[in-house]
Formats: sequence, structure tokens, C-alpha cells
Amino acid sequence: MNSAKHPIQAVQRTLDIVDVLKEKREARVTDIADELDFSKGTIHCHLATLEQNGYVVKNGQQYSLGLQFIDLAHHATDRVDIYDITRAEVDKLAAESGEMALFTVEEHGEGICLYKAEGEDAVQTELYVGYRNKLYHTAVGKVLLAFMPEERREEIIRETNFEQITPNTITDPGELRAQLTEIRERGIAYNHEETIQGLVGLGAPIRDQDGTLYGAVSLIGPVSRMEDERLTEELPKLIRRAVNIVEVNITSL
Amino acid sequence: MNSAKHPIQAVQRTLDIVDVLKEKREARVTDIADELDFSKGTIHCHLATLEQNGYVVKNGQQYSLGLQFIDLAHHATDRVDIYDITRAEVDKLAAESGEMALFTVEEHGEGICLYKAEGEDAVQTELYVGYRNKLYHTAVGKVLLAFMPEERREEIIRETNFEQITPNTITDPGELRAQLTEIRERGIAYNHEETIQGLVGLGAPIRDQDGTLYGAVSLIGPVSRMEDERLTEELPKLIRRAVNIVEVNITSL
DNA sequence: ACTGATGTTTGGCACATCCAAACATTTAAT
DNA sequence: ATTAAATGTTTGGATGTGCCAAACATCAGT
Repeated sequence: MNSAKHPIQAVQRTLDIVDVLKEKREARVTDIADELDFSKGTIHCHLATLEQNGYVVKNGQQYSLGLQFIDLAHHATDRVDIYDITRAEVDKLAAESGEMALFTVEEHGEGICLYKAEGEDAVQTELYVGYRNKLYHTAVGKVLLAFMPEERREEIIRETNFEQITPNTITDPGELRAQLTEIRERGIAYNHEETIQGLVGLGAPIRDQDGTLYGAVSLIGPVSRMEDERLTEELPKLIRRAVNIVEVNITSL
Repeated sequence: MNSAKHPIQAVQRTLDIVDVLKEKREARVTDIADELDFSKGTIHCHLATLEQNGYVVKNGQQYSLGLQFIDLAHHATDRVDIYDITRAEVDKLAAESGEMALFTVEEHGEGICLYKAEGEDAVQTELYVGYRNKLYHTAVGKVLLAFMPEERREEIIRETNFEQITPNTITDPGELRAQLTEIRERGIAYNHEETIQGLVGLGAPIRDQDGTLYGAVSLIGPVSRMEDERLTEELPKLIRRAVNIVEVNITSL
């Protein structure tokens, strides 16, 4: 009687422990046992197994995530064929615009930041490589939704829990769909302070000739600099150029 | 009867699966079942559990590592306090020298590359951020061994399986110990084609006032450029400067 | 020395994991 | 088209394992 609805419990427990270590950065056996409501002995065994495999490090009583995850991260990234090319273009984009430039792809209905480049005047955000966010309230997210296959889009929207993060956050699926249609026509998506007050973003999709979506590139900056023609003309132009260069290179993979 | 000697089997199995996915980049249920000699049903359940947690991605029949590991990698790196400072200095070092510059730390008796910067003439190697290697045959490795607590050093050396990778590779624990003593006096370790023929490396430790070891910085280049005064004077000077700047900043953490 | 907290180990029971086999689904071949 | 082969998925049941509670070990503070 094992299926997706019946995950392997021991494994699930270990993954929960990893999650706690991620949140807490460091934790002792008792901390984790309390947090997850398991016996100390159980947690101990799980941690020992993880440590033996190098996925967890023990410093005195404190356990924390091992650096071996970096290795796994590299191999996971390796699957993204356009990574190297896009990275180079995102660097240029950041330099040209002076803002923060990002490369994001979709996985499991979320946007995952794969590369971040900071221009001279880049805003400081909590964004990091590996950061995951919901698609409905970011520029890249809306781009990814707009250009993915319709059935998948509807599936994700259906499962989305719309939260009012800022006054501007879209909370209505209907309105989201309307914006996505616009985005498909315009080729550029905007985020008008929908995630963080004072921050504006804009993004464009990376697609091959068949229209297959590979990811999205975006710029983020303060609302004071992201207005008028710069927002509607200049920056979209820069992004489109960056994206085009990547797209040209897709065919040669 | 569960201890470190008796790891949780279900978890161990899952970790083995992750390992296969890392090696193969993509694999089907049957591939993994054959490789690990388990039933298809078992592998299927493990993969389902991993997928539900976002650690694995399914494309048709092919499973591969999920991008969520990047998130974990970030949080693991977060533990390395000097990461940001060192990264900046390694960038400079690469620019100044034109070679490949690396920042490496020790974990579980291995060297783990945390940052890589490529100068203008940098050699291309298989090295990537997250790459793990044994300590006895690299410059950083020998640095880390030389400056870590003695008991730990001996423990690692004892467990090391010395392989003759190139003609120059050290295969004798005694000779290694002799070199480590030299390195402690000189403050710089060299790798004379001990890992790859034609490649020479040199590294120095990052330590605080108490002598606590934080990691190592190194340069790698072709033997043709790594000789004479450049190798014995110029480059060590550059590395020492980079390391010093990091060390000064440690106290303020 | 004693107390309280923690990490670690132990043994035994409940039940979760694993296997084999059957089924469903896709792909290849005739 | 029809069959054959290979794969992913599901099922039920026997085995053995993961979990808990409790005891033990270790350490810090009083």
C-alpha cells in the first residue's frame, strides 16, 4: 500500500530534519526532536545516517547542513543547458542597467533563481541563488506562467494560495489570467510593488523556435528609478536583447 | 540496535538513489533498480517520496535531481562566515594573476571548493563549485592538513587511501608529513603536477589570530607559466595579500 | 558531590518497508 | 493491426526495521 499518497515515512522524517536544519542553520538533537515531535533516539539515528553520508556536519552538539549539498546543487544545475550562456548575458544586463538582474526557471510550480548579478546601483534584497518563490506575484513568475503550456498553467493557478503580500499583490485568479494574456502579447511582464513595497521588476521569457519555455530573465530596481520611458522602453530593450542572444544559442545545443 | 553502524536503511537507500541520479544526471526507475539491485516497486516509492518533497524532478520516465538542492546548498554555504569576503578577494586574485583562483574548506576529511574565479588566462579544468577532492594530492589540501589540529590531521592521514594519480603524487604518509612540516614553516603549499600532469598549484591558509583554520586560497595554472620567481615570489605574494585581507576581517565577525 | 540537561545506547513491539507478482501503459516489432 | 516486450505503477502480505520509552553516559552549572 505504498504510493505517492503514502511516502516512505523514514525518508520523510529525514527530509523534515533537513528542513529544520535549513531553517535553523544549527540545531541540537533535542531542538529537532521538540520541533518535529519525535523521540531523541529517532532523531539521533537519522542524523547519524545523514552524517555518515556527509550530508550533515556535527560541531559539538550542533548539527548543520553539510557542504556536500553544493555538489548536488551543481549537478542539478547541470541539467539546465542554457545556464552558462544565460549567466553571461545576465552579467551584461546587470552591468548595462546598473540594477539587479536575475535568471529564473520554473520547477514544481515555483520560480527558482538560478543566477543573480548585481549592477552598480543594485538594490539589496534577500534574494539568493536557489531562492524559491510563488509565481503569481513576481515578474519572472508571471512570465513563466504566461508562456508555459496552458494545462500546466491552470494546474498551478488552481493550486495557488493567493496571499495579499502588498496592497498591489494580485489575489484574483481572473485578474492574473487577464494580465498573463497581456504579457503574452507584450512579451514583457511587470511587477509593480506586488512583492515588496518600493520594488519594481520586469521580465521576459527565454524560448526556442518551437515556443518551448526555458526560463526567464528579469531586472529589479527601486520604484524611483523604474518609471517612464526607462521602464517601458529602455529596460525592456536591454532584456529583450539579452534574451535573444540566449535564444539564438539554444538551437546549437 | 540503531547506531552509526546501523544507519536507517530506508534513508540510506534514498541517499543511494540520489547518488545515482547525481552520477547519471537522468535515470529511469529500472535503471536505478538495476544499478542498486532493488525491486522496481521500492525505487518507485523512494522516488515518489523525493519528488513530493521537491528534491527530484520527473520528466516522462526520466528522473533527475531537483533544483531545490540549490536552496540547501545556499543555506549550507551560509555557515561559512568568511564566504563573502573571501569571494571578493579570490576574484581580485584571479584578475591580478590571470590564473584560476579557488577558495576551499575542509569537511569530512575532504577539500570542498566553495568558490572559483577565472582570470584571463585561466586553465580550464573539471573543477566546479562544490567539487570535492582528497587532501593529500592538492595544494589546498596540503595547506588544510598542515594547519589543522594534529590529531585530526593524523586521523585523516590514517584513513587516506593513497593513490598514485600522476608520477608526482605523494603516496607515502611519511613524505606527506615531511612536506606538511615544510608547509607550516613556509606558509605556502605547492602542488607540482600531483593531481594532473601539466598543472601546478599553490595555496595558503586562512587563519585567525588564535591560529584557527578557516579554509585555504589557491591558484592553479599550467606548468609553463608556474615557474621561477613567479612561482616562488610573485604569486605567493599575491596569495598572501589576499589571505591577509580576509584574516583581518575575521575578527570583526 | 549533586542536580538537571543533554547525547547516546538498548531492547522489544508494532507496523512500515520491501519484494514478488499482477496490472496498466507505453514502445517496438512483426 | 496485432503481438510482444519492456516499463511504470499498484497491491497485499511476510519480514525485519524504525520508533519509542527507558536506562545509561556525559557534561555543565550550583
